Amino acid sequence: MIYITDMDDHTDQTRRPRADAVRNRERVLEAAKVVFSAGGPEASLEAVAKRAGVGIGTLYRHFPTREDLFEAVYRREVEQLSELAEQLKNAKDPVDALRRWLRSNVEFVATKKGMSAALALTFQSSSDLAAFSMDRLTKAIGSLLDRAVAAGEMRGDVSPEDLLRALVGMCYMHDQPGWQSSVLRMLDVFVDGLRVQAGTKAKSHTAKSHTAKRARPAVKPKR
Amino acid sequence: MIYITDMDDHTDQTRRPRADAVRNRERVLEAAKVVFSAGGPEASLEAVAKRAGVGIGTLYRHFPTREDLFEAVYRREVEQLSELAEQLKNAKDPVDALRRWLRSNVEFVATKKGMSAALALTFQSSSDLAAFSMDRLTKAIGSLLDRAVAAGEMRGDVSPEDLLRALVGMCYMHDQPGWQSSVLRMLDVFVDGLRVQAGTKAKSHTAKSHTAKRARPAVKPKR
DNA sequence: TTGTTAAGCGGAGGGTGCCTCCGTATCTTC
DNA sequence: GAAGATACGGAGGCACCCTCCGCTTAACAA
Repeated sequence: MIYITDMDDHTDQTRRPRADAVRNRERVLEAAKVVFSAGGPEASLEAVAKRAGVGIGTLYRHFPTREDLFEAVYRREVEQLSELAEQLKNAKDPVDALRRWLRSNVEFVATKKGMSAALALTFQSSSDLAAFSMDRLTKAIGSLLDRAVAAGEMRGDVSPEDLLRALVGMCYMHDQPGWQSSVLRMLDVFVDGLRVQAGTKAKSHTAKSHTAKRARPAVKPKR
Repeated sequence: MIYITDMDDHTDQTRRPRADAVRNRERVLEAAKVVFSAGGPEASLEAVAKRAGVGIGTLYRHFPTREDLFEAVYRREVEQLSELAEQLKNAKDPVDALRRWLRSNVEFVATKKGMSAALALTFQSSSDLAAFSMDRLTKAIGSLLDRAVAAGEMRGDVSPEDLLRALVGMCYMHDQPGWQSSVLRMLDVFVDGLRVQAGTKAKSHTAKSHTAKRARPAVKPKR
């Protein structure tokens, strides 16, 4: 699925990377995703190597530490999230776009639930990874947030970083079945809190309680 | 500090627990708190035993699994949080009381930062512990939330569980210095979202309390 | 006090997983 | 096809996990 784009850059002095090395690296990543998803972060690395069909030495050459392996797996996930935002950038209603990104995120996390503990650990020990994913996701969420703020729909005193962390935190704290709906509800509350609090604009998006409450005609969005 | 209250119940057939056993258990718990705080959940149990001045066998008799030990340590913390709510129950302004509990919580977490990964892991594998702490903390936060709702200050469609998870999630996602102020800001947003959205009552609590007019440029965590 | 006995103590030791090291195999290049 | 670079695999040393059991000590009775 994922290929190094500049695979032919071996012209400048460096050899082309060996085919078996590329293949093995890929195999290990794939195996790691499965094993960690099932067994959590404590899962044996030897099990990963076995499932990948490579020797333990090979695994360690590609990913010298357990954290390196987590990181590599995680980086892929982040890319996907980032692309998601790109698509939503063109939606009409900016508040709704933001809300939808947040919601899609929850879904995304749901499919990776087994890895949550692993990620929590990794995040804590690798500030590099934190920086990378913060950067990617912050930009994603930031572009959505900006539009809503520019449209006068949301307050401007909350940073994308903050919003992101709140989101991720909410997702990863749950284990019970049904956690998703709980998070979705919290997100709605949160988005409500983010809206500009002038009486005219303050309408809630939350399901039943405030459905048809659109109060007065909106004021002109001030820049 | 903590003594079994019914220590004299040995009248009914059972012996009184041995003094050295009680003492050792206490020592292990104390040592575990320190070791885990410093070294995370991966820390060696042998290190804990050593620090406690007991044999490894003794540690395992009291806490058969690593998770049991985490649990025991964690249960104490929860008790403290629970008591905190008790004290706040009598404050005048209910919204403010809730807000203050949330904030105190952040502070509390701050002092236990090293254990966060351990707790995340434990929480995920021990549904017993999850149930216990959920129960305790839910009641704590619930009593505060109820008052605010009853006073007509807050919407009633958010459960204490939800609120709790959002709080904890926010806290445990951070590692950077300065995370506290970020969480505090998010909490304010959140509480704003919780308020009833009628025009008269809905005014932001954050606007003035934070010097940031536009927080984003300021919050630039640079490696 | 002293004796009896249940309860608790500690650490040796077998097992598992982590990670390194290096002889061997395979790929790239010419 | 040959040479040289690169990667492979798994044996082995180490650290930690956890159990097991002979020894110690505290609680209770007389």
